[in-house]
Amino acid sequence: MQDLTMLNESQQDAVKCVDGPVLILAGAGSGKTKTITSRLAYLLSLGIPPANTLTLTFTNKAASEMRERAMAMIEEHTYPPLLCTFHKFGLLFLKFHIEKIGRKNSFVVIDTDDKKRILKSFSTSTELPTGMIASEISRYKTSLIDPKVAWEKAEQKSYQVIAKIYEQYEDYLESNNLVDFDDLLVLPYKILESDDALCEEVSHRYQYIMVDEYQDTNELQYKLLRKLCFTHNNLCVVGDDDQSIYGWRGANIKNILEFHESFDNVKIVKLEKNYRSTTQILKAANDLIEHNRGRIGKVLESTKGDGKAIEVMDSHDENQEAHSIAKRIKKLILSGVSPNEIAVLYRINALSRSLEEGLNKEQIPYNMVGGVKFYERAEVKDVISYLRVIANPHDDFSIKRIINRPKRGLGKVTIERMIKSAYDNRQSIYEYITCNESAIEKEATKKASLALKEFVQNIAYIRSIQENSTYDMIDAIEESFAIKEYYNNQPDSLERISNIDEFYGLFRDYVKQNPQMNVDDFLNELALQSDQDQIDSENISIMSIHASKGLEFEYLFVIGLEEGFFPLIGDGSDIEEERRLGYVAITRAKQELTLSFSASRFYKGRRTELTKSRFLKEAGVCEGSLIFEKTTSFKKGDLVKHKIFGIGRVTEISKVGREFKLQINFSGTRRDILASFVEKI
DNA sequence: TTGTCCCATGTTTTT
DNA sequence: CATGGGACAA
Repeated sequence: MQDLTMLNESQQDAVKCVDGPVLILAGAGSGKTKTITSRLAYLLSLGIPPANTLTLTFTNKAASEMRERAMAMIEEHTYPPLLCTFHKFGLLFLKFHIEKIGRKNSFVVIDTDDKKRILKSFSTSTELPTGMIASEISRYKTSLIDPKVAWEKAEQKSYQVIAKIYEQYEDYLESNNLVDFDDLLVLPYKILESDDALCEEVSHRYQYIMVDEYQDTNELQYKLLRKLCFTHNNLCVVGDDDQSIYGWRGANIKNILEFHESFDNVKIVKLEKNYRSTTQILKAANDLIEHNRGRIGKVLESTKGDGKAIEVMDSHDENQEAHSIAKRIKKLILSGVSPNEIAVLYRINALSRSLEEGLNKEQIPYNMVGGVKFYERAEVKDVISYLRVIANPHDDFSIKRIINRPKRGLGKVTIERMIKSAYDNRQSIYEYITCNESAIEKEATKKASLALKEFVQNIAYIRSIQENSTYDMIDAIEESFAIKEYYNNQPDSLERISNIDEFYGLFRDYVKQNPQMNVDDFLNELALQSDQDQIDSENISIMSIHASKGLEFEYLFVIGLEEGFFPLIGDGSDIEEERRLGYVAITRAKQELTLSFSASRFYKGRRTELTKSRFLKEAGVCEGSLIFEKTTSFKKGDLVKHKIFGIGRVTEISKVGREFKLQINFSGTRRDILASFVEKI
C-alpha cells in the first residue's frame, strides 16, 4: 500500500477517494501535483493496472513533471500509466481510429501559424482580420457547430463570410489530410459519439481518469470526458476556480463551478493549506479574490508565518520603475539571494521592453519566458516543411511554404497558376511538376521551370536517401537546398542559423533514440511540443502572468498595476478574470512581494497618464483613493528637453491642480511649462 | 520577381 | 515605438 503519511489530512482524503466523481479544489501552493501523483501511485498500489488509468494535463511541462514525480513513487517494473496532454491523447486516439471516419492515419498536425496561413490564402477580399476568423472557426469547431449550421445561424454578413471560409477550411484540411489542434479533440469526440461500441470499450479501458487544471477545460473537453467515463464515472478533476485565466480562449469556468451538479454524488475535497507563501501575501490574495462573485469560495491558510509586508512601489514613468526594480534586484543578489529565486511579472508583454532596458543597464542577466517559440520560428518551420515534403511529397500545404524558399525566382503569379493547373488536373503540386514538364515550360519562365525541375529532383533524391538512412538525410537536405545559406544573408542570420543547427541536432537525436519511428511521427510529436520548459536556472526570470502559472519565486515583483493595464480594459475583457489573474500573480510569491505602479507609460506610440490599479486597494495593500497622487521626478537644476524650445534647466517647480509646472531656463529665456511636455535628459 | 517605403495597428497563449 | 502588410518602382 502506498505510503500516505507525507500528506496532510485533506490531501489524504483526496487520494483515498478512488471511486466516483471527485472534485479536488486545490488552492495555489496547496500541494496539488503532490496530491495527484500520490493518488495515481495509490491507485496502482490498490492493484489497478496502469493501463486502466488516464491522467490528462494541459501542457507538456505539467505532464512531464507529473510523470517524473509519479514514477519516483511507483514500483520500477510497473508498466507506465498513460499520462499526457489532452491533445496528445487525441493524437494517439486518432492514430488508431481516424480511419473510422474515412481518413487515413498518415495525417499531419498543423499549428496555429499554419492555420492562419491557410485562412489567409482563402480570404482574398475580406477585411476581417485572420486572427479573428481563426478564433471564430475554433469556437465553432469546439462547440461542434458545422459550417452549414454556422451559415444558417449567421445573422450578420461578416459571420456569413466566416461561415463560408470555415467550410472552405474544413474541406481543405480534409482533402490535404491535415488535422488542426481543435480536431485533436473534436474528431475523437465525433468518433466516440457515432460508435457506441467503441465508446464503451474505450470507457472500459480507462477505468480511472484524472484531469489537472480542470478550471481551464472547455465545453468540448468536458463532453469528451463524459464519453470517456460514462461507464463508471470514476473521474477525478483537480483545479482552482480562482485560477481560471484562460476564458478568452474558450475555457469554461462553469465546468468546475458546476461539476457537483453535472455528476451525481460528487465528493468535494478542498486543499486550503498553503505551503508556499507568507500570511501577508496570502491575505492580500484572499482579500483580492473575495471581490469576485462567481466562485466556489475558499480561504488559503499559510503555514509559513507572517512574513514581510507587501511593498507598493510607485514611479514617475516606466523607466524609473525599471531602474528601481533593477536596483532592488541587484541588492537582493548582492545580499546572497540566488537569481533564480527572483522574478518580475507583467500583464502585457509590451511592458517587458522598459524592464529589459533597466535590467541591462544594471547588467543583470535575465531569462525571458515566453516570446516566440522555438518550433514557431520561421527558419525552423521552413526546415519542418522540408521534412514534411520529404515524408509526403503530396503535402501541398508544406510545398507551398518552401517552393520559393530559398528564392528560386518563382513569383506569386507563377505559383498561383501552377497550383490552379495542378488542381484542375487533380494532382498534387509535386505530381504536377514531375509529370507536366512541358506544360510548366510554357507557363513559367525558363529560370523558374529549371528551378522547379531541380527542386523535385532534389526531393526525390533525398527520399531515396531516407529509405536507407533517416540520419544522413539532414546533410543531404542542407546540401541540396542550402537553407542555412539562405538565412546567412538575412537579418539575425547568426541566431537563425544556430536555430537551424539546433533543430538538425534535435532531429538526429530523435532518430537515434527512436529508430523505429518515422519522420511523420517525429513531425506530429513536434507540433504538440512547446519549449517553455527551458527556464534558465542561473538567471532571474521575467514573464507574463499567464506564463507564470504553476511557478513560484521567493522574491516577486509585479509591474504595471494601473487601471487600463492591470486590470486590462478592452473588449472581451472580464474584470473577474483580471482579478483571478491578479490572484495568480500574488500567489506566485513565497517570501517577498513588491507591487509596482507608474504614473505614466509610453504605450502604442504615446505617453498616457495613469491611475493606480483598483486591485491594490482590493488587496488591502494600498489605502486611499484610486486617483493617483502625482509625484514628479524633476528637481531644481535638472536638464530637460522640450520639443520646440530645446534644452533648458529647471529653475522652479510648482503644482497647478494635479499637474506640475516647471519654470525652465532655455538659454536665458525663462518659460513656464507643464512637466509632461518636457523630458529629462 | 523582388526590394523598399509608407501606413495602420496595437491583450493575455497552449496545443 | 516597432512591426507587418500592401502598394509601387526597378
